[in-house]
Amino acid sequence: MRVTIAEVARRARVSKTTVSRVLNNKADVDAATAIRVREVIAATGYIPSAGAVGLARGVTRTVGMLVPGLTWPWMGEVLQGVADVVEAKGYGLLLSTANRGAESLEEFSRQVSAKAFDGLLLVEPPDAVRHLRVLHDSGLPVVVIDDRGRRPAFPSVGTSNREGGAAAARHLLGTGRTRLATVTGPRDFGCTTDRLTGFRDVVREAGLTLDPRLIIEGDFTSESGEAAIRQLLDSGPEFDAVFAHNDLTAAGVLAGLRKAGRTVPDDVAVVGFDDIPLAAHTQPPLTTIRQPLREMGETAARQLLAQLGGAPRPDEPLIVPTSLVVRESTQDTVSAPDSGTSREESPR
Amino acid sequence: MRVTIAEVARRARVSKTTVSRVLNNKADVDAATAIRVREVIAATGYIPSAGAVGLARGVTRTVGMLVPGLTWPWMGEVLQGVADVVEAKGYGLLLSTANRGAESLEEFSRQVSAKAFDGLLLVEPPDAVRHLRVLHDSGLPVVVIDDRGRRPAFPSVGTSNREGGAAAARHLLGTGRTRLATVTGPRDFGCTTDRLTGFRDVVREAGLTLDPRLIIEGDFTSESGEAAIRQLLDSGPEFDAVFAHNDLTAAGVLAGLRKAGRTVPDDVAVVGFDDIPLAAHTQPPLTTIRQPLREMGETAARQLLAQLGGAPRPDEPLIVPTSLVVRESTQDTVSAPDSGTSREESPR
DNA sequence: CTGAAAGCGCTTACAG
DNA sequence: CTGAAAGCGCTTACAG
Repeated sequence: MRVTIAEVARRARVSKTTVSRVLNNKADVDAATAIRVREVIAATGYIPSAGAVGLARGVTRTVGMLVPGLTWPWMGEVLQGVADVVEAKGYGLLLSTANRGAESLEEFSRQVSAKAFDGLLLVEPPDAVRHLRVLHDSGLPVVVIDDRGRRPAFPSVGTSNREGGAAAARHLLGTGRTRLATVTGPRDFGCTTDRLTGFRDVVREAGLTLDPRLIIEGDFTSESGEAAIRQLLDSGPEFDAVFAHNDLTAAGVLAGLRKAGRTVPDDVAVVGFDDIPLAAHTQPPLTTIRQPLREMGETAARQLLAQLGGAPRPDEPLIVPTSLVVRESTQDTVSAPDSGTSREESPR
Repeated sequence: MRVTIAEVARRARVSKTTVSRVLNNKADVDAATAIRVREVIAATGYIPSAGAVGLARGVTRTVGMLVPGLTWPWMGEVLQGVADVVEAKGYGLLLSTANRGAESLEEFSRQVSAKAFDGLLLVEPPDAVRHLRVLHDSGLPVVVIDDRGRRPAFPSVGTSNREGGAAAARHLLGTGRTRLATVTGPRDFGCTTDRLTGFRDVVREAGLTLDPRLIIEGDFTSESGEAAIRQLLDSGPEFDAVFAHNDLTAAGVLAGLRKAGRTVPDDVAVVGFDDIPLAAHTQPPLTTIRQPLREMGETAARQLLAQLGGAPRPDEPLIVPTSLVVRESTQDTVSAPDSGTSREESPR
């Protein structure tokens, strides 16, 4: 049925060894022989069996990718970035989900042990820490795409969370706001700390202080954003701007302000983080700190493939910078450029 | 380094054959022997090499999935549905993208020929028709997840586009609207035809007619929605409701109406299609026809695995029904239930 | 420049 | 109940 290397060898009247040689572009093959073999390959449409090649060579030319879930609004961009470079290099992408908790991690560990792939991309390791040891011990090359900004034991790629927070503050101060509120992500996330630190530093440099009563902990859901606004409006001090640590939260902030009769950006300016598709469609459209998700995916994949090629592991996280995307939630339409959206790169 | 079946056999003082037998739970193994082998397996942490098993058995326990792109707002749900059932059955998921056009399709065809997976899930085959022949000829089991509603040559799963359109019309008529406008998807998409047909049928049954001047062709982008509204407002007849063929278009419709000073839902009611995450965050939140993306992914994966298990191919497309999700874009908040969102299954 | 043979790590008749 | 041997489809020393 399926044409094998043996069949090609037979038809070309050479040995399998020779076919293998032309397949892999080794030198030391007579030109005429090579041509003959290639003709047979073309005529039969022969493609080497990935499994057999893998077994013989000890590699699979496949990279695994473990993600906490596929329905997160920013996952698509990361995946696309990864897929682009992985495919360009002729590698396969084996995707796994960790959304059934321990069970899926165990299942996944089996795949690792079964040597189903050569290297691994990890997105935001949930509580996989224990399982990660197995990976490390097995010598599997790993790169983590770390939304949380922690510094893990593996090579990682992240974004400039701190600088992103700083850019949000600079922008808000630049539009004349002075009483800045923040709805953070979960406290124990590294990215929350970083975004808050960058934000606070800029505010301080401007000679202002961040009122602690205006810093509310959220959980990255829009509900937490809306709840934060209710709380602030009920019992907090006045504020004229809100920095939400992600766009979903910012959407909740917008909803909360609207229900309370505050207008955006006139009464309150709002800045989000991420720049998910939603951000352009909120009312008003959301100014946000763009997280370069696709580039992060690309960078991680490139780094992993480099390691597979023998490159050394970097000992510092790879940082892909954020950028500020200005929309109407922080400034009036009339003062904005014709497109209604402008984008400026973060310094450095 | 890596522990192999030979090593396990040696330690358990049996042949590789016997180890293989207990691995695969064959009968005819002495109980005591089996226990001994299992102990060695547990002690060594032995996991059979996926590649070797695949080569010997001729199957990979991996399914391929080819998608047009990963950044579409609804792709995550489909992927998650697929991943859930595929992983539960112990299969791997090899993901490929077709967003580099012919090049990626060729690369993909190689994977097919290389027998890198046992079966294939296809999302919305772009213009892969020609390449599909290769798949068919190779006897590879294929299931297509067909957003376009065409009836392809392969087993497929789709949604009830026609009934979805009908539900939109029923809902709009039920809220007292009579001059219904539509912004469709591209004309040559099967789903566009189906959604329009279902919509029109209900309108006719109600004794009304669909004014052809109120049917604008869009292209599933929010820009096309906004442009359609401009056109309608400029030169079209009056209307009090808009059915957009997807949520992105509906978001554009909302923006267009807002800019023109029309209020939603008071002046105009708006219904979308899909129920992507965005839909709950537009202003006002969008009533929409929910497409059961996750269930579609699950259904497709289940069907494919069934075929791998020898089940016959269904000759009719598998249909997962839409449902109506009512939010504020078609009715006043005050008349809505406390949640602000209600959902009703489509009849049948 | 070329080929026979061993090996990658399993499974599966076949024989006992 | 168990094992030796062949086979899956390649690659890679090794020898010529």
